[in-house]
Parts: sequence; structure tokens; C-alpha cells
Amino acid sequence: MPDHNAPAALGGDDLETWSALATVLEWLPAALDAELLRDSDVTHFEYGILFALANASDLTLRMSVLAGYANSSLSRLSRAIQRLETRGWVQREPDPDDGRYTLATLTNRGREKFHQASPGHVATVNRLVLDPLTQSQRRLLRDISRRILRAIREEKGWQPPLSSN
Amino acid sequence: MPDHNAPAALGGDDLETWSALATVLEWLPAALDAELLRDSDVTHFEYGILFALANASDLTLRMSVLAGYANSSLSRLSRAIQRLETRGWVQREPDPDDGRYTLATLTNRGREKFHQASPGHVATVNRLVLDPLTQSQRRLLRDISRRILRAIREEKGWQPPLSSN
DNA sequence: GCTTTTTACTTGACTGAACAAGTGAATGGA
DNA sequence: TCCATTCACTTGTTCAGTCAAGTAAAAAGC
Repeated sequence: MPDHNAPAALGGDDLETWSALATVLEWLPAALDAELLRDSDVTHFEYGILFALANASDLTLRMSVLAGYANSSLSRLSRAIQRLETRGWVQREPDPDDGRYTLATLTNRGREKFHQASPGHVATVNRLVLDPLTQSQRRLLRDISRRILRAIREEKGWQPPLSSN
Repeated sequence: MPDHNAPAALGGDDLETWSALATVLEWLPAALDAELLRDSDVTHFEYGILFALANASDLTLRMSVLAGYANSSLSRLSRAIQRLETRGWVQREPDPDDGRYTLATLTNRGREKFHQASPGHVATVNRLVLDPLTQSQRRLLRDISRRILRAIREEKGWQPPLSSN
């Protein structure tokens, strides 16, 4: 009785493709988070922050740059760094060159934490994503992902990766 | 100086594949949510509930079954239905056959809401995911997704889709 | 050179999600 | 036929995230 003949529902192969992808969208991040939380007591978001700082020169980044890397709002990052700071993994100080910036630096303990957490996380990515695929599927997945990302970027008129607030 | 020779980091093609997918994992759900929220003032999760109820016979489902469909904890669903109830889209009543169950039913206004929200959402899925891909890429994406899902399921010893609490 | 604006955050109020501890209805065993 | 247990939720608490103000430093305007 419902189902007007508008383009109001997916069907057939498209439905199967979308529902498979939608399920991945729900479960894969959860699985990744679960491993990090269980083995290292950090969220995937926090791990991303540690990763970015660990790979930065001087283990230091401006908050705004870090927000870009972590694809995060500044306010979310601010709270997250606050938490990492109380755990002793990160320190903040105003940029001496420009007092508006805040520099976040990985401490030694933070560096250790990152190196302790990494192998398990990388192993999980391999186990859940890379290993189950053939070489050509991996290449295809990369291309497919890029096409989807291009469509998303076009949608929002190419917002430069530093979404404010 | 870091980089021990453990399997502690991805590199090369694998890194590109993973980073492309990881970006999709972050942006695609956000883009989908944004459209629904902007055009219809419902979250993707709430839309999923409306969808499930709209496709159920009598527009009615038990909370626990609905939680399975929405891949949600019972407590999260309980709060969400509470919100949908105050908006007049869903009604709850104890199952007359077994007072432990609660039956959630879509109201007429809820049905209208769903039919108003659907076209835009389906169009967004098409625009961001399906249209940018070739026919064979869609098929591949389905297969790839299924492989990843199988790996996730094996990981957690095939938890039957009704994760409690 | 003094105000106004912009930039780069930070913070308070509020919302939604998770976890654990309830509650109340059925069920199962002695 | 009780009592304990299980089931199917619901609710108290806590915590992370968002949005809308803040704040303080630099830049721009006049």
C-alpha cells in the first residue's frame, strides 16, 4: 500500500550493495574502537591524536592543524586533549610566536603509550580489512573509496579540511 | 628513531587503501546524518527505526526485535522511542500476549514523516555512493563489504544479531 | 594609536549514548 | 504453590559531543 512510485526506495542489487556497506559503516568502526579500548584503553579518536603527534616534527602540532588531521571540531579536540593531558600523555602551551595558537606536544609517556597501542591496532586493521581481500580488491576498494569521497566533497562545495567550530 | 621493525605500521598501497576507507568511515555517515537532520530533522538512527516500523506488518514491532533491526542496545532504543513518542510518531503498549514485551507502533503522523523523509535520504545514498560507481564497482563493493563483515563476525565468534543490554 | 574585527581557541549548557542497576511480568523447579 | 530465576525492558548516572557564547591575542581600519 505504501511505495508511491517516487525514487523513494532502493531495490535489487543496489539495495544489497548499500545494505552491505551500511553494515560495514556500523560495525567496522565499532570493532576498531573495541580493540583499542580493550587492549589500550584509548578510543580510536584519541589514538588518531597520538598518531598525528607522534608523526609530527618535535612531536608537536597546533590545535587547529591537529583538528584538521583528526577531522574534528576544535571544541571536540579541545576536550579530548584536556583528557589526554590529565592522563599525562600530552602537554599544551601557547605558541610563543603567536599567542592565539596553542601547541600540543606528546610527552614521553604519551610516546610510549602510542608505541604500545600501535601493533594491536595495525594488526586489527589487517585482520578485519586487508587480509580478507585479494590484492586487486584492495586496489578497487581504494578507488571506490576515493570516488565516494569525491562525491561527498562536491556535495559540500569542497570545504577545505579544517571545518571550523 | 621510532619505528621498531614490528608490524607496527602500515605502508605503501595498504596505507593508501586503509586511509581512503578510514576517511569514508568518518565522512559518509556524517554526510548521511547531515542530510536527514537538515531536511527532515531526524537522525539516521531514528530514520532506521521509522523504516523498520513502516515495513513491519501492522506497523508494529516488539522492542527487542526492533533493537535487532536497528543494531542497537535495548537501552538506546528505549530512549530513542521515548523521543519519537513525544514527537507523536510512535506509540508503545505492553504486548497483550506477554506483558514483558513492549510493542512499538508507527502512528499515522509517523508514517507521514517517514514518507516525507525517504526520498531525500534515498537520493543522497544514490548521489554519494551508488552513482559515482560503475556497475562492476558496485558489485565489487558489495563483495568486499561482505568479506569484511565475515572477518568481523569471525572475530567475535558469531554473536547472533541481538546484542543485549 | 586606538578601536574594531578576525583568529584560535576554551567553556557552559544541554543532548544523546553507554553501563549498570533497577522493575515488573512470566516461567521453572521443589 | 511458592520462591527463585529469567526476560524484556526502563532508568540513574556518567561521560563525550555539539552549539553558542565567551576570552585573549593579533591584524586591520581609520
